[in-house]
Amino acid sequence: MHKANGRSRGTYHAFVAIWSDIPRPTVRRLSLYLRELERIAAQGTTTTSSSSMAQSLGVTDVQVRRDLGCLGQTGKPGVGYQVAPLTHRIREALSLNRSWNVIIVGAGRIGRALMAYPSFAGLGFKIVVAVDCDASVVGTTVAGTEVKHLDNLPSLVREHEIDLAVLAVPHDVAQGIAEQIIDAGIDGILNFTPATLHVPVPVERIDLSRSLEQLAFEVAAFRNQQPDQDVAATAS
Amino acid sequence: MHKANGRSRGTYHAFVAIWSDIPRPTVRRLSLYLRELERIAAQGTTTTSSSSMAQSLGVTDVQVRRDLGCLGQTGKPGVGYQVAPLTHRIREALSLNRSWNVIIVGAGRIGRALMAYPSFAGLGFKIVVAVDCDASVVGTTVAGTEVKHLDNLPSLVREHEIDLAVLAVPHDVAQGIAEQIIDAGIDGILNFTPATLHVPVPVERIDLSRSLEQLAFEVAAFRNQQPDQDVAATAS
DNA sequence: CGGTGTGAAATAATTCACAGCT
DNA sequence: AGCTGTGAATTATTTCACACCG
Repeated sequence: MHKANGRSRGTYHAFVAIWSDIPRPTVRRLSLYLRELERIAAQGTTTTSSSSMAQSLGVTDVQVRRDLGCLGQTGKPGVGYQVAPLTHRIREALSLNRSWNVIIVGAGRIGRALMAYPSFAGLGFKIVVAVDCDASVVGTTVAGTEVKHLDNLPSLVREHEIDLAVLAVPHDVAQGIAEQIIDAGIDGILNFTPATLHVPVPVERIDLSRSLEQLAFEVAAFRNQQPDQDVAATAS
Repeated sequence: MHKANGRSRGTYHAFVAIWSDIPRPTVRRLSLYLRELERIAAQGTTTTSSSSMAQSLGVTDVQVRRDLGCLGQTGKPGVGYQVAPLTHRIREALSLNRSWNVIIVGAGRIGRALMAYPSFAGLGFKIVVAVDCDASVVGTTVAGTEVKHLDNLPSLVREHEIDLAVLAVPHDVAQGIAEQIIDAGIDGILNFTPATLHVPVPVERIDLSRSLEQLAFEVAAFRNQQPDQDVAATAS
């Protein structure tokens, strides 16, 4: 297999050395910080502190400072963090300071729900088009996005400069379709199927059954821990 | 706080003391093992090995053995693992050897997609009912599951002995509705909203935007790492 | 051999403790 | 006072290396 996609990655202004230095758990939390910052910015707040954010997000203040420390100095002792520049800095670190074009592969119930999902647009993700191979959905339009036939994948990807694919197909065809996606030139997959994909690009997984199983485990453990007492867990 | 738990490890038959002893990352992988075991069982395979599973799931064989070791000895040197008893053992450890009743809270696009999601039933999760407060969906039926009004939450939970809730409501009402859910007696929440819930029960989060952001980060890092060479990552 | 299970070492992530800025 | 940033210690997780079993 070769990389079919010769997209030139020219001309970056700066920030490049950052990438290899952010621990995975930190990256996961950066998204949370971003959301919290946007929430308080919407309320007109212009400054915040590590402890305030920590409180809202259920982590420790040291952790917030450590994580933000990975992005370079941004806070002022005695004052805290400026919301606007910090927001910008996090978006930059997560590569959200650009637009990512997304294709939905598989327009079943989940695929169609995602096509209409409101929150993506504001975050730099643009759902450009969807594909399916079921004749009964090809040609329909969901929330302004058209469903094309799977066969058009390569030309659609080229034409719309699509970066990411959301894979929402039956799990027994997931690997095969994932390979088609890669060949078409896509650089990352958000995998909604329970299949483990063997592909040479980053894959992020959303596995509903697995999350439920995880939850079941935690609930069982929780029940065992606190056999009968009232819930009064708010005090730290 | 003191270590409140003086459980003497004397008398239990087996499982019971397990709970506190399984590392979080291991629990997450147990679901994967389970799925792989069920996959190969469906093909008639009755025995497997740590390296075979590792290969399929993209982890290391040592890790598989370590993880399975948490469940007590189950493998035989030179042979491997018996699929059936191992499957049973994992289901037991994850508390999947019982049925979990689930309510869908919020019958918007995502909620309705989940009501029809096929894979839950086989795993011990039963979607019993859904609720919403939008008059236009209350009273409808999706995939055999009825949508009731949110106000009926407490009686529904009691009546159907519901354990878990899937929260798929607009994020600005998420915290409030989560509290209603808890008051109604639910013991765990699968949170599809971007909100961080402050509740005294286990919460598992599925955050679409966050997963996309994570993916974007990885793709950007990946592109930077391998500017132009061919992908040949399959060789170990 | 081809496997498992597991101490011991290595690596990763979190928390503590405190120096220093405003 | 109130808050950030960070070495050092602690804790969690993964990997190595090898004993041992069929």
